[in-house]
Amino acid sequence: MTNLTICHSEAFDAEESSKPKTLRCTQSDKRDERIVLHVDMDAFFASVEQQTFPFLRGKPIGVCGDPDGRTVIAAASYEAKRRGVKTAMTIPEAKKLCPEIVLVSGNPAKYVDTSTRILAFYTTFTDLVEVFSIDEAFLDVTQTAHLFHGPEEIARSIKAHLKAQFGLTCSAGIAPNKLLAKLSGDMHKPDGLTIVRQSEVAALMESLPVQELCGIGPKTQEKLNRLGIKTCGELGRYPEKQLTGIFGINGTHLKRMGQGVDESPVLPYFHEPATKSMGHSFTLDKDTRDMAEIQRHLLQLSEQVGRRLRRDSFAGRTVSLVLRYADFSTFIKQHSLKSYIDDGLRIHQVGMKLFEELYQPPRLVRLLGISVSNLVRDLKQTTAFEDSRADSLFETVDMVNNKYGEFSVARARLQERTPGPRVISPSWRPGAPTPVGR
DNA sequence: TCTGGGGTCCTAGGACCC
DNA sequence: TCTGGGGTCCTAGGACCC
Repeated sequence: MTNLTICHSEAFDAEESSKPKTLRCTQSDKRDERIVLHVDMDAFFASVEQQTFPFLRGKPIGVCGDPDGRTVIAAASYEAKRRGVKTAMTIPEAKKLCPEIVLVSGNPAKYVDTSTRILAFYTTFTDLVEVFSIDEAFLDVTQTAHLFHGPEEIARSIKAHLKAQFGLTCSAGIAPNKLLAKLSGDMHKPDGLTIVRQSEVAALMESLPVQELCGIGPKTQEKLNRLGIKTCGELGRYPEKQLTGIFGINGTHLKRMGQGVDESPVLPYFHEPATKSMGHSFTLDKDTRDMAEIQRHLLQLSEQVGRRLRRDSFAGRTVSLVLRYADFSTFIKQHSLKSYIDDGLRIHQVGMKLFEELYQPPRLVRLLGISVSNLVRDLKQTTAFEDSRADSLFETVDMVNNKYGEFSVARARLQERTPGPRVISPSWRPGAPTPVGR
């Protein structure tokens, strides 16, 4: 059971004595005691594939990008995880640990569709559903838990529904805030349900290693360890002044995290902060210094970015170029324009200029990326938008490509474009268009 | 067959303006 | 007759998340 107490409020009854007696949740009256539910799908991409293809069930599988290209494990089934296969692992590494692993090329549209339907189900419990990634969400059920026999019952309903409807399992955490909900959800995987009550927080944090917290990565862990801080208990007691001296304004935040305090609200997906940038990057199948090939990749990336901007009525005025060399050293160069653009060809022009300024021949290029930031929405009618007589052409081309698939109509230079599906980024969010294959 | 892809936020230094 | 000082924008780089 949870610490959720259902009781009569005397004052409430006295005030509304003519109405039927109503059960009230004492917690919803206390502003600082929220009930946040975190749901994390177990091995999401891999589980979806195992559901679609029954012969994959019970087998160690790894979902990845184009197996012919340079790719990594995007998701491993629990059978593979038990052998040590992890997300972001290279294929040779995974095969070394688990020679019989079945590699499956990812199917983004399928994951987006499943995720969207799962999200829709979450909203039957509360409006306050925050999408954290394609397979994770926070639900603030402070005001609605009493309608469903408490948060634990909500979690059980979700688990039962996902199992029955999609054949998927998930891990859920219930806690007074997002930080702790995510932490508790991660504690028992797969198919777990963990509840952390406010009264248990101090004891839980006392011996918890700092790196278990979402937001403390390897670098921050190392810095904290050097200060003699290994556990959240130690972090929570550390003098704030010293933390801010080292981490800036983040120091205050870190101390509070150590104490298990997190006041950040669950932001429903329909109130998400506006998109700040849109971009694509691509690791070449083989390192190159062939300028024609580089130019073609940059054009393809620029066209993809332009199309996404237009699809969501965005335009941007800062173009960034990402260049990774064969030795993995990575450089970014950006340039801001006076006017806003959403045209792949213009993005490409700026990107090429940046590339020429940045590139040190004869180094071999491994990855190229293009992104556009400083975005605004619905700017077509204003003077700040770069005049483009090609607009009606774009509309037509976009329409055809929406109907018949990406690059059905494309510039002649892109006839040789790189084919093959790429696995979806887990950072996908609803509202964002489905990432497209290349 | 070493090391994907898509994002956000923060910092720090320099330019520029009033 | 040494060195003002804020605010904002721009760029590069780094950390973190999934």
